[in-house]
Amino acid sequence: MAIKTATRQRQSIADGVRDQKREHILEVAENLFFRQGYAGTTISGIVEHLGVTKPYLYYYFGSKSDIYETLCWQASNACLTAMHFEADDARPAIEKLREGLHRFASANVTHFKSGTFYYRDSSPLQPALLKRLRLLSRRFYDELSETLEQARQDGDLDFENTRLTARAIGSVAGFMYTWYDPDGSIAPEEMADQLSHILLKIAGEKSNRKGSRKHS
Amino acid sequence: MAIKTATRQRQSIADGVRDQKREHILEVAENLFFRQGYAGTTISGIVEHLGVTKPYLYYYFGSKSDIYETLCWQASNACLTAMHFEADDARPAIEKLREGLHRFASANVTHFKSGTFYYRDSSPLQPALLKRLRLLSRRFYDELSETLEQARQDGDLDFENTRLTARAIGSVAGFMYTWYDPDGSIAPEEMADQLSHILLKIAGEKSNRKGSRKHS
DNA sequence: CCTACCGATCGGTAGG
DNA sequence: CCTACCGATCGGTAGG
Repeated sequence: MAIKTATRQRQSIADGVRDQKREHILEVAENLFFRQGYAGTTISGIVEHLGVTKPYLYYYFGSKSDIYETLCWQASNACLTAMHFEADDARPAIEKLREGLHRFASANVTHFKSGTFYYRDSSPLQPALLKRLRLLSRRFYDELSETLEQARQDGDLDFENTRLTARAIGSVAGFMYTWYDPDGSIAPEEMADQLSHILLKIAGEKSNRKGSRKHS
Repeated sequence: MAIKTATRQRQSIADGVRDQKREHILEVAENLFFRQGYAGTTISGIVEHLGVTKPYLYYYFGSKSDIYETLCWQASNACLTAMHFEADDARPAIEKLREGLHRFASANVTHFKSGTFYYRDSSPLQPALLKRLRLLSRRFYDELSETLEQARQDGDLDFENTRLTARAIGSVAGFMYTWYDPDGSIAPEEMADQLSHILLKIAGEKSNRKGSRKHS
């Protein structure tokens, strides 16, 4: 039992180091993929920025597309599960919408680089992953549309076309990468707050005068 | 004089044919760039789809990036000049906003493939063109922001953060390429109408009950 | 026999 | 406007 524990600890430490190395590679690759696109980014360029060699990289990842797919899946999964709620969640739709859209906004701010890979360039993704991503995306818009319609029936929202409204909400978050500067004056949390506020507005939120702190 | 006219006519016809060939190349290249990205699209792939050889293509265009830049500039220019009005245009801001946003929506639907190149992958664009595009984009958001604020002062709009509202409007149009299918059930004109309607909603348009034909 | 690498070079393909 | 190519560079892997 003591031996087993010691062995497990050694493995955990080794795995932890391995995970750290992987994380570092992913971090550098993410920046390059975001700035130069998939095909515009070379393995040589990635390892150059890391200060390591190519075999080092290939020890941690099977291929260039493996890195891209890992980043893409992590980010897309975080963003597109934001509108998911337990079946026994009995809160009013408008409350779930507020929480869900804030989670969605936060996830898009946090993963605002890799979160763009799926729609900016999906050609490196293998068919199986693409299928999972399409399912994930469809579910997100289905859950968002359903919550929107429930809240409208409750009289808390005002909009016409549900699918278009859902797409418009997804668009504002998805397009943020073209204008948001994470190193700029607006902190991530503040950005997520402002973003979720405008997403609720697209949904036609009524009587939003509870925390209406005016900005000049 | 007669010779000059005849010569000019011959030149015009030759130029017309040349333009047709160029247009055909641009059309095929646009589809491939849109689907596969810049670096993911090969010159061999383009000429294969065209049924011609590489030297044929290089007779009409100087380089791969030349084709990409031509498409990118045409589309971005069409979309980002939509909010421009003559200095002596004395109409109310809300009227200009309606017309401008409808032009913007239409341009984005028409150029919904090449219109994405600037923000999906700008790395192939040479610095001079990138500078012109950035200027074009800045002017668009400046003009949009100014019109938004004027209309708000007139009491026709309701929104808080001007720059964020302008960015949200641009986002919904710019992200349309991820969900709009031009060969689908929604015709381009109908799409432009629906799109401009939701853009006005983001601006917080009041008393929009003039042409309120309800859709079930 | 493992890990974490290195210098050198593989087969193919890019833009031109 | 085609056939036949080039200098270089790509992603990935060999032996040690």
